[in-house]
Amino acid sequence: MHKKFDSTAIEKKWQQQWEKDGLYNVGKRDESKEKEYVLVEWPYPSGNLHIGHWYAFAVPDIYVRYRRMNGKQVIYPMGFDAFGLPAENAAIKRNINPKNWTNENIAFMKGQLASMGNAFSWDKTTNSTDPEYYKWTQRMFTKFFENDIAYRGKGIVNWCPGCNTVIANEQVLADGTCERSGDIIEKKEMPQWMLRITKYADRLIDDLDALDWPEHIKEAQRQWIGRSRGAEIDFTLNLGDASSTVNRTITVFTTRPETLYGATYLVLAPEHTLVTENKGVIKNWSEVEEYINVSKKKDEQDRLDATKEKTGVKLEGITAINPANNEEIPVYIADYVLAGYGTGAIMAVPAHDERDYEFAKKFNLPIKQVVAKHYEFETKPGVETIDRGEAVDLIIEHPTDGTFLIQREKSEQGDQVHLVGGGTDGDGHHIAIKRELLEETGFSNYKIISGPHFVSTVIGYRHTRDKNQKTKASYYHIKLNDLKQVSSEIEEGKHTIEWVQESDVTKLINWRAHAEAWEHIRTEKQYTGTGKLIYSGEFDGMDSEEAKEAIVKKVGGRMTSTYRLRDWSIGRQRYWGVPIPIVYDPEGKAHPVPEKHLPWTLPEDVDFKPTGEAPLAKSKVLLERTEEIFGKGWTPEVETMDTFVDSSWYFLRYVDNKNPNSLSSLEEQKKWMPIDIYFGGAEHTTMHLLYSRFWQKALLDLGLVTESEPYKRRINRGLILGPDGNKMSKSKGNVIDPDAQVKLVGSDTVKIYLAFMGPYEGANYPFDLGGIAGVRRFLERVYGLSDHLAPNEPKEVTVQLHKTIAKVREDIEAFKFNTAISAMMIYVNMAEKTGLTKSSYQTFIKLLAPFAPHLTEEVWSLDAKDSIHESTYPVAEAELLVADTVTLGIQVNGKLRGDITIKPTATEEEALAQAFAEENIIKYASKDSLIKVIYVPGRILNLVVKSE
RNA sequence: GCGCGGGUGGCGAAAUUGGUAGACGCGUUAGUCUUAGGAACUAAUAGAGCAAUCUGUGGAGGUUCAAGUCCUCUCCCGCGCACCA
Repeated sequence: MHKKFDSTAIEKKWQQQWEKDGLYNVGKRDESKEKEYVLVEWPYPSGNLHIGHWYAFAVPDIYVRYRRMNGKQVIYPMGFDAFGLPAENAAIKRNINPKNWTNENIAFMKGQLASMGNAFSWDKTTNSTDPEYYKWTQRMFTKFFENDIAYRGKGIVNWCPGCNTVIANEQVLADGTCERSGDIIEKKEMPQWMLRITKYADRLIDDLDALDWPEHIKEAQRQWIGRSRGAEIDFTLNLGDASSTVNRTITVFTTRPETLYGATYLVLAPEHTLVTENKGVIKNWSEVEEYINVSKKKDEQDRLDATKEKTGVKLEGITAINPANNEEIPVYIADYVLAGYGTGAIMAVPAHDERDYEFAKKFNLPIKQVVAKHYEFETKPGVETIDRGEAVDLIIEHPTDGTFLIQREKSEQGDQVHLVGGGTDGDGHHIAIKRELLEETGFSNYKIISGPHFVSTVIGYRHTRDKNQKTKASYYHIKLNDLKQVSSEIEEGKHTIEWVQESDVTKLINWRAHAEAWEHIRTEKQYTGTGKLIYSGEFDGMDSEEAKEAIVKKVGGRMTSTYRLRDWSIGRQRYWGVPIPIVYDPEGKAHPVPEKHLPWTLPEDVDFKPTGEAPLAKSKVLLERTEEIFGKGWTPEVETMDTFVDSSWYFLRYVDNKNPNSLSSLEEQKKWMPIDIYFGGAEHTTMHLLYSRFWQKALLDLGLVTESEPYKRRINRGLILGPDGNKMSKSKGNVIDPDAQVKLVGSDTVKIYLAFMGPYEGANYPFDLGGIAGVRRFLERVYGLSDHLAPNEPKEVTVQLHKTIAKVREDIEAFKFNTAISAMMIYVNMAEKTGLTKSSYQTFIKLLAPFAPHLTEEVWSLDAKDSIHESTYPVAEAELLVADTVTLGIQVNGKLRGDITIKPTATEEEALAQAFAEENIIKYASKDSLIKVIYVPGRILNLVVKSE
């Protein structure tokens, strides 16, 4: 019997040995090898490594070791993202300095990380709280300040009452709560340190295309940045007689400038500066002021609720001129227009926008349709023109009894609808059209419906104006048998329409577009699609896409883009972070702290209990230092930086972590960057991953980096859930402690188990205690295989080994560690039964080495002096992969009826002959009844026979 | 509402990309052995049926000799965005 597999002793022994040998230190770049930069997100040193850290670090380590054994020089660094609130809060609780707490945790976590046995490049480590690190964080900030990437902005910020600090937009969750504390975010107006990430919005979107990232992550970033292409259009304001000479303009942003003729009012965000600026002109100021105050008080969640009813107030005394048609239109303020997006003002086109429509309904504002859905009509010559001298929008005609015309007419009271002509059906009812269709087209409110059994005709129309501005209308009739059916065909653009009447066509709008024109008035819908312009002066008949630029040009607007993304607010009113290296002169002007005074260290004479005021404001040390260096009356900035700043460049420092002269030299970056694979969690998609891409681009513009994108490839892992399938949490009592598991079954087992649960990308998996025992059993059998060594082994076992090698290689490269492990289990099950040679055993051990580094090193060491991890990964022998025989499935009429063992190269005749030797096949098929034979060598033989 | 992913045994999941559905592991059942353990080993394990066989990859259609895989419609679940003009 072999000796017991004592994982604890083996793992400890090799971890110490590896550390002693510095086995995984990368040292200098070895140009004889290809480099590979594998990055995992550096952890926050919370003081306890959880199973998620294992999943994040130990599973990628399989890949790292695999690549090392394939001759790559792999850098796999690890460091600590150690600034931030948890340390500060813990320190407050214990009444100690966060620095001590953090350093103790780092020391403890280094021990825990060592127990993983990962091939970390510890010689390249960093720590964001190290002054030698944050000196460079500060240097980059001052560079950004000098280049107008960092600025002191004013505006509305997200205030987290739980964290007592401002947070960035990305750090507010969809439900309006703080991603860290869960508190509801409040809006506050205060000056803020910002980074101009919006300036990079286009590059952040456009450069995504070239990245080898999962499409859903790229899409999430695109959506987060939220680029909208549209136009800015200026409206002239009419501020009344008193100030008629000081007319001002207001700029709106719209993605649909082609609907300008349909803009029947303007809406400004309540916060819009123009409102207060024109206080004197606004006749109902008290009402307006009241509305502004109420909307200020509404919290974010309330305001985001799209389902609630629209509110707003008209600005009495102010009107605007629609630059397209010079119509005078009213101006409103309403909180459905956001101050922070676009220009904070919109032109409202109720006929073509849902929100504007709702608002218009509520405030009784005119709704003007200017875009109609368009269908191509085929015309026939020689059809007579009916001229009624008026515009007729829709005709509904009974096939036998006559025609109904429905006409829209402008009048003092607004648009009116008339029934112009008509006929009756056999029962004397007015119009014959299917009830469903009438409902569909919005005419159901007319009392013109007879029975539901009729079939009718639908007509297109056109109208033109003659020299005397009299409208000429022409009607087009379509004979249809089944309206319902045809109407859907029209929608798909398939239907050819037979004209029975025709005239000189200058504009053609189909019935359905006009049905919709009325529908939006009569029902609760409006048309938000594209089509042809109508009631738009010289642009009538123009395609809406084409009309965008044409109309913008006419009114002197500008095509532009606007973004959902906001500038990154990085100032934090907390203690444990990088001090913002800014000082203010006696006039209050901001100056960067010169490089020679960096690191601008974090003072320790501070009561850092959060009060909402920055703790550094109370530091005498900081103030004295400032005055000493810069002079009396100078004051320091007292805010610290968002910790996402620290993690925006850590990967650059890794590759040149001891450089005292540069954040990371271009030489070292050229050697190691970009990151070939970045493994991480989904939660960083629109935070860290976006920030660091921006940071990289900002540095690129300053000549400080070599790459425009830091991460070539991104792999997002899932979550490890508790055994009950829920997210692990102390309150649910379903937390798995990795240290305890390691003690019980060993680090190799925990690692393989995590890799075995499913593909690494994407999914979440529950931790199954039974499952991990199964993996331990597997490793024990591997260890015990030494009892099955034999001088010779059956060829099939050798073949299996090489198949396994090929499979494992393929799977590791696809991050499907689960099937790689499964393949190795199959091999072990087989070899255990048949026995194997020592050489095969050693090959297998190498194959397993990235997965079970300790166990394999132990087995290897019995015969070798060098580490197994410095050996070469097995390569499958191609000739062994070609099978002598295969099992071929035999189907009869597509149903499996048996299988035969045959050469993969067998001919169809050979396969058939052997198939018909099978009893079960003869039962279902005979040579006489064969109609067709499908033979895919090595795959399938399908016999198609006459059915009885 | 818009945009991405997904639905396969009791569970985690496989399936050579159109070719024998459920590999591997867990769990379960029966048995063997023992120093009675968080054992190990042997066998079975999609469902129904004594069986031959039939049915089965969310549902309904379709294409094909052949569909988990392709097409059309539909239901459900997860994630991101959402009064963004």
